[in-house]
Amino acid sequence: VQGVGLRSSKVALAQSTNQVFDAINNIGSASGQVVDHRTVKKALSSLHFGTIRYRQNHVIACEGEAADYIFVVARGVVRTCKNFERGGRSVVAFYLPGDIVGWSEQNHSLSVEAASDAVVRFVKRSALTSLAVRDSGVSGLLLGIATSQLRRAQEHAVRMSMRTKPRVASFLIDLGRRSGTANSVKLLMSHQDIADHLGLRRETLSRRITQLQRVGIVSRSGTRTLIVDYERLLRQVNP
Amino acid sequence: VQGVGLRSSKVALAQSTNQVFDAINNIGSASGQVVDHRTVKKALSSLHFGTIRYRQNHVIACEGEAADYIFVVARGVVRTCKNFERGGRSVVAFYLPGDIVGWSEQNHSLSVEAASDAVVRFVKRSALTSLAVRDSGVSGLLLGIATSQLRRAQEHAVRMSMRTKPRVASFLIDLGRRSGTANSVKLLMSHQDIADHLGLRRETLSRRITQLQRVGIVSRSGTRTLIVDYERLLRQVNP
DNA sequence: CGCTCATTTGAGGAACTTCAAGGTCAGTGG
DNA sequence: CCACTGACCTTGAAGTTCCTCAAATGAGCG
Repeated sequence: VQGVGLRSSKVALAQSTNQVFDAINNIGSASGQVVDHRTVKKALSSLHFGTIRYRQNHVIACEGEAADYIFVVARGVVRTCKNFERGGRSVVAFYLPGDIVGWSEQNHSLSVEAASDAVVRFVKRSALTSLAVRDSGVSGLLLGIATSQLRRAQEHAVRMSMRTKPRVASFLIDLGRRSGTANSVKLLMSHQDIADHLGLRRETLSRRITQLQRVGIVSRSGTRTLIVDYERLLRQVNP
Repeated sequence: VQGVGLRSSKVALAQSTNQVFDAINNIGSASGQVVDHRTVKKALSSLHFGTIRYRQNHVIACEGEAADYIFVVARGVVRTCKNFERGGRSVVAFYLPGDIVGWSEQNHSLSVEAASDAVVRFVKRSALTSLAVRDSGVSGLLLGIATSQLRRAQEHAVRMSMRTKPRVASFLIDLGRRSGTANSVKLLMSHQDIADHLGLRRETLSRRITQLQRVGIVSRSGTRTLIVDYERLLRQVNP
């Protein structure tokens, strides 16, 4: 199994600190919290970072195990999953580069897995929490992350109450926005992962995309990349 | 319209402070944050509280308006909703006495409404955020709330990917747990609200409850109260 | 090429919704 | 006390959506 034997280096430290800070910057201000950039940056640089590369479908953290670390996605896509006894699976969320995974659970209620080949940096939770007690900037930053992810989870809950057509459309729009490419959406994860995320069968997902293609709202550009008519796609969500 | 003309009193202040503190206590510690009770209690007591009574279905805060206040449910049930153009509606979450509503959005992305007759206390957001910057205990407390609600939202997302039978069962279990009554669940909100929360029609909800009744997993005790066989109900969730 | 894995397509059945009535309960006024 | 009303819940029958199962096609790789 990959991911055993955590390394940490000066280089990784510096890069990670910047990345975490940058990633969190928007989020932090979105929460309405005032965040002192310098303070937070300085505080974070005192944390120990490590970096691990994972291959697709490898497990980063198991459901049920103590969550001693939180993760920052550096490259690729990470998913959190709930696995059922009878073989089913629900993908709760996807995390793109810059996103923070695993804050919300002090012992993981979900497994954390690589949805594609991925590079993940990690921070010791205890270091972060003790830092947060002393520094309200760090604390506000964590609050910003949690708030942002809460909003995302609520939006997803709304999405899940839609019919499959608007459900898929809404997902594509969201993925495009998060990737920063509204007009061409690259599916960074397998259909199976997306289907499990949207609570439908991969056949149904495929059919809905094909359907969008037939009416000209999306067209294919190579494997796993869709050129989308953003306006018309948006209209599929609120028909 | 009710809810205009905010009152605040010494009595309400004292009660609210205790209630908020008590409500938050578990949550705060669940986040892994160390929370200094005395500090937080003292900090909260410096906030201005007000209390309003709402009748069922009245709007507490509109979708889109600035969220200058956050709310603490004192009595009854509060719901957050997303309303669609074409008349549809999605109930994102229910909040019971002790729960905090409206932290996550600095301008409400959801409308906040009374799902039953309800009493709501409110806190000025700006007071809370400025307090949080100075006091990491308050900050950790808010983080605890956000974390707890994030977990709840994620659980609900998982629930929404289930079939209707386990979906309803899971909801009943959750409601029972939150009410502190595992073996008798009182439906504190209308079937319509529950159906909109679970993304199904009220007819389907009714049929699923009837179905549970026929096999003896639940039985009715007066209007809106169900006596449940907790173990068997749990088995419906992971069949 | 030959292999494997991911995606697509079709046909049939189950699950859920829709439409249309009927039933229950609390409050209200005769 | 009883009938009346309005809000809410329940039930049945028909229609649609989505799933299941089975098989074909396409993409990546040694």
